[in-house]
Amino acid sequence: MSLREDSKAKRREVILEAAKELMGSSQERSFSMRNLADLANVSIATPYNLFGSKQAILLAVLGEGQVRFEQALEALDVDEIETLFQAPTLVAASYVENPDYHRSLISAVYQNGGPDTYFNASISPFRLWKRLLGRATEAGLLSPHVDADIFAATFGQLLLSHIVQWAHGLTSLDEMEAHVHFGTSLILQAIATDKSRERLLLKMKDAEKELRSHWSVGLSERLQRGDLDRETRTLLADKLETTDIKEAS
Amino acid sequence: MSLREDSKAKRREVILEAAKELMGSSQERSFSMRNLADLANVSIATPYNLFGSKQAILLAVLGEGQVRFEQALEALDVDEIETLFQAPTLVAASYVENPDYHRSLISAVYQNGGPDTYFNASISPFRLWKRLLGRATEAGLLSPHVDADIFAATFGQLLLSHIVQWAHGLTSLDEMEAHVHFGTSLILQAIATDKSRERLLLKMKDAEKELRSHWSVGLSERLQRGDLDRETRTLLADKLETTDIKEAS
DNA sequence: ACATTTATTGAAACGGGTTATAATTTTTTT
DNA sequence: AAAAAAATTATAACCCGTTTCAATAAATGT
Repeated sequence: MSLREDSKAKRREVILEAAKELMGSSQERSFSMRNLADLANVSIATPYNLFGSKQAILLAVLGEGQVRFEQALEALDVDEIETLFQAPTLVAASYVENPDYHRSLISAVYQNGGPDTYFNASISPFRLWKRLLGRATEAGLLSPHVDADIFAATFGQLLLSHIVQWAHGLTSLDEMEAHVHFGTSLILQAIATDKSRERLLLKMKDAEKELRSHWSVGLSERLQRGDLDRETRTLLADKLETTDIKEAS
Repeated sequence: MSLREDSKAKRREVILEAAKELMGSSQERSFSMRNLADLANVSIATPYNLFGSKQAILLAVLGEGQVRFEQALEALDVDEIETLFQAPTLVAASYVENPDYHRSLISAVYQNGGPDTYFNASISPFRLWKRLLGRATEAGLLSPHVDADIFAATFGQLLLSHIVQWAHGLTSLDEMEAHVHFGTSLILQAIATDKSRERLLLKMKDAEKELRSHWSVGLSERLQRGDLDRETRTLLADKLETTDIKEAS
């Protein structure tokens, strides 16, 4: 490796480190390109030379996490179906340590990201899902009568969309996990075999119970926060009415 | 209604009209707050006084479309299951007339939107899904052994996430529709009755066929656009390899 | 060593969302 | 009709991501 590329790689790393630090301490200094350049002791132009854009930097940070996530998921000592259900659990577990960091990371990626940002973030895990689903099929836990690519894409989309929803502040990590579990058990039931059908039904019931316990709580919290307009409050009240809990009769 | 509130409402409408016009002709003038103020013949400060932010304006425009969508969906003369499948079809049909307009609308809402933006956009249709799913259950087409609220939320999330994906430029409207159909048929199969099981399986197969026809096409288009980095191209090549079409042996 | 290519720097600028402020207009109150 | 309250205006400013550009530094080739 030439000296030139070497120093470039070093600079890249310095910038990524600064980016992570800047996202971690989310309060004091905002994660702006100027702050990033300051913290990394480089000119504002350098990050653009080395990465091209802010989203590219965020995507690089996100990518590191994805690699760790995939390794952790593959290292699990559980059966093929359980591995699929562990995906959101692992995500939640890794986010819970430093929620602000991950929230601002994902949020920024999906706020500043163009088409390719979204694309990059969804294509990378795709191969993982396909592999895991393939193994579950080989193990006789899933029926092969469905297109593997398309099913894997559906699964990935399910997980991703709920992660984004969490990052946007709509759900807690527990809810995110339960939502993905619920959705996963639903779609897997469509291709379940006799060996797995009952388990999946149980998984669904568990997720349902968990979600039900969060349901009215999350809504009334929002109602009380008061930063919503009148129209939204009306909608929310309606939504609450449909739940088991009736606070005022 | 006082004269003051009346003129405020009038101004609000003028601004919304200008916003729609500005989004329609997406080329010449960009949809900036300054352009919007110019076109509406108001000061730059006025939209902020009346709406608070750009996202609020976009959300208001989006809301009008949602109302029209819900009315159109309710007016359909098809059975309860088919109504659910018509949802993405109606969305696609209404977007196809003016894709740029809707794309920039949705894209902007979900790029500039904070928590409440996302929240507002997803809670409004919720009641509709719950109602439609309830009717399908009453008609004996779906089994009632699942929590209605949670299932409705899952369905809404499915549709929304694929619409956002389209708005971000990842899928065509046809693909969006097929993706939602595929996902819908999957999750409905989990609560299907004897009256609906076969239909849903057919729906799934149709969607699968449609998606399969788009699969490699969309990917190779992206490969040839060339605005992707090397890493992404490698991922894409891998993804292509798994499909039926092998261009170079 | 010298010349050439390449990367980094600093600074200014662009368009964008948003906010603040003071002046002005409009509506309501009396 | 005059006084008080409220909304709109014009304007400047702030921070943001990004680009541009000449100047400078560093690494490479010969």
